[in-house]
Amino acid sequence: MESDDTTGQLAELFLRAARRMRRNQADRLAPLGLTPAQSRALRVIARDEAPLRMVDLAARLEVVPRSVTTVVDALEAAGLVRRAADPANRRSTLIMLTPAGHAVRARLHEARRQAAEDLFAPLSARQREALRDLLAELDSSVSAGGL
Amino acid sequence: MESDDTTGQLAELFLRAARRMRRNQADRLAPLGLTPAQSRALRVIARDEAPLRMVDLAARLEVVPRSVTTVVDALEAAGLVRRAADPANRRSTLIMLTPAGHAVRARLHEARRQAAEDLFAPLSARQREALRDLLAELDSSVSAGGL
DNA sequence: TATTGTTATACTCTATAACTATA
DNA sequence: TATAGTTATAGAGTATAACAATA
Repeated sequence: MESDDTTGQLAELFLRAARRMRRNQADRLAPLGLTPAQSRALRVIARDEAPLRMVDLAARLEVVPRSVTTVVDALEAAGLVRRAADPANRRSTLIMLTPAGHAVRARLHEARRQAAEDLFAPLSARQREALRDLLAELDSSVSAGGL
Repeated sequence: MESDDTTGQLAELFLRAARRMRRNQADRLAPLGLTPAQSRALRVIARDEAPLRMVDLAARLEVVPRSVTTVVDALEAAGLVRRAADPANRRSTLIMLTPAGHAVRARLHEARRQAAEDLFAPLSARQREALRDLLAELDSSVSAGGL
């Protein structure tokens, strides 16, 4: 039925909102000299205690390993991460945050939080929590579901 | 407070879900020979009764006019739209769907609907409606709010 | 042979700047 | 001068293919 295509409406609304948030986020990251992809990679690197290999980082970013090379090159050139040979396996490269990388971490999170804040401002605190809960359920289902 | 950063969680969950949906959508559109941006433009063109000018299309897509040129070039090359001079103002170009453009329209919508269907499958019908309602409220607020 | 990372290359999406034609 | 569209160019994000080093 056309008039009750909840899923089709979701597609449109969801993608449009995401587009706005990505733009806002990019604008907020620009002053820090970082692109969204670089920021995302840095957040993933920072999340883990143990240093990640390039392949692991690619897997977490849901991206092909070659694509990570470019991003890490930029982060390394910016002095935010460094590459180190894995002593246990000489094929592998370990990525680690530098002190400068640690220092920008909080600002990256804040930039993204602010972008979300702007987007979701029209919703009440309760509505935001409802939205978060729905997305969290979705995310856990996907993670559990193998994809 | 760190442990109750609803907005920060929203940022992460929202962007991750959107990324998955965009990928899924791109995969479903590829067999039709269309990219997501081309598909989106064609849907906007198809939505209106009166033919759109390039500037209008750019405004609806929230994109700079120059970016529309490339997209319309591709759609025209694919035989899905055609450009026609505006008799009322010779500076303007009007974009119209061809019969072939009309013919693929339903398949574009279906590709996107399927992408959303895949993403939101873990949610119940009621949850999807709740999600849609939240996003719809967000969207109407933004539209009303001037941005 | 399989895995890890890289060089080389290409495509999509979008942007800014400068130019043309028209108003 | 202001508007509509374009040519020229660039940068971000990501992909495939081929290759070297290592396992």
